[in-house]
Amino acid sequence: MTKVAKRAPVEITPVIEDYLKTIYRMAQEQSQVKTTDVAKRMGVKPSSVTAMLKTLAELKLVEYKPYYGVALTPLGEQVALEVIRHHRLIELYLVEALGYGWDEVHEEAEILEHVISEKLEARIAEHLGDPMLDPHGDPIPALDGTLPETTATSLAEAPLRKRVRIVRVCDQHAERLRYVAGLGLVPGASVRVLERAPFDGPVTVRVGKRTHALDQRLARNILVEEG
Amino acid sequence: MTKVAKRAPVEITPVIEDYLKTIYRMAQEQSQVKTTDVAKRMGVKPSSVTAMLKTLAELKLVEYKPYYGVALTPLGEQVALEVIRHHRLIELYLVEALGYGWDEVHEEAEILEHVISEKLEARIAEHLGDPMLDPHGDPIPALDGTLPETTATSLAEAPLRKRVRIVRVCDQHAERLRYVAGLGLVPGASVRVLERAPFDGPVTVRVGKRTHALDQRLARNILVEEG
DNA sequence: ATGAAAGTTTAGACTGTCCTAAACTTCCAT
DNA sequence: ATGGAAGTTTAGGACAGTCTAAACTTTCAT
Repeated sequence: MTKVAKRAPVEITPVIEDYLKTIYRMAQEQSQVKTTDVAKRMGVKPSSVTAMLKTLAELKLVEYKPYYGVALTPLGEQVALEVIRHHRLIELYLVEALGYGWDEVHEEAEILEHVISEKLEARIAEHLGDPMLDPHGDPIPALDGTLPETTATSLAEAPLRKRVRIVRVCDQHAERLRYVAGLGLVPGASVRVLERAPFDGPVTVRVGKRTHALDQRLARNILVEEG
Repeated sequence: MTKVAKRAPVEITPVIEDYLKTIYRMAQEQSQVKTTDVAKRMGVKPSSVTAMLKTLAELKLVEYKPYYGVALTPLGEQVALEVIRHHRLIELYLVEALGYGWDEVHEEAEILEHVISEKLEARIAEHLGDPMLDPHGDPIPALDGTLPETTATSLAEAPLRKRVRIVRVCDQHAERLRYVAGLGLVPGASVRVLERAPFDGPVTVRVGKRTHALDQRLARNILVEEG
């Protein structure tokens, strides 16, 4: 009787999904994704990240070079985008169907994204009419993993004095979201950048009849388009 | 500076919730809940159950007497009822808001019940108008842990030839649910028991213009009331 | 009332994810 | 070019939840 090599069933756990999501997002912001960066974002120790990166590499979800950094494989990217699709669909659903505020949805989506079935995902997408954007203006990956194009610049770069339209607010922090919403800075709002202080100083914007000074780091996360 | 005794954070995990739910349901059907019974229902080995019962006892969620059996404490029962409330609210929500069939909701609810926040639970209940019954007619525990009274008997005991109304179908098996729905045996339907074969034999029921013979074990799970 | 069968618990091991502490590698300023 | 700081990996351990195998307890039929 030949001994059959027992194939490890190797599941993609919620934790793995979170790592992939984090790596995906960081890869968009920086060229190299390092162990410590991931550790900071995930709220775990670097040694835990190293261990997980080895696991992910074995699963062919990432390319991992010790001491250099990590990058998603196409497979890893696909998984990351599926999770992000879940997350953003859920956020939008909670707002549209259950009366959540845009500042309340992130935590809930962070958990649900890992556990909804394909069927529930499909029903939610259908109920929402296959939307392209979540409540923050973040694009929702399509089923095939493609992301809608975005040609937006941020308030930190937008041309001065020109009327622009907010298309996206990249932030997950509930209080900060409530703050910027309080200033009228929500997707769809029309604004003008009046002034930008030097040395990465505050950005002054006009919203309706009010003027507000925004920290540069915040301004960088508010994306606008012409119009 | 006084040293504060580090309180074990002892979380109630999804697995713990499943054990409590199982023990709760079994305690309703039998006087004693034994290790092996729990093991069968949960699909784990008896030794795993023993280990978990010890944990649950330490958490004051159950009263556990080795070799005798286990029973929920009031605290354990409260937790079980909260999970059951989640489960049934979710089942109803999926049917009402997202077009699920009553045979499709169980698996999804089985997972979601452990992860929805109090806030989401409240929004769902509100959206449904604080319902008393899920799609199978199972009562939904109230927020305070009280269960609506049920004075139903089953088709296995209902008086012969008398018109009765189905109020509840206690089954989680998707295919069986589709089968009984196909026979017209859904909550609200009006039926008559025509005959009951001896020795726990089949129960013959009249539904509309059709007559069906039901296995006694199935009949026991279809609850009816006068009318 | 006793011994085998059935049921239960204990002992010890494994997996996934995390940790701390120690060792190692890279980077950069001198 | 070199030595310390910063970053990273390795080693070893913890905990939750599972398993198998062995030991123990209860039950029941004779």
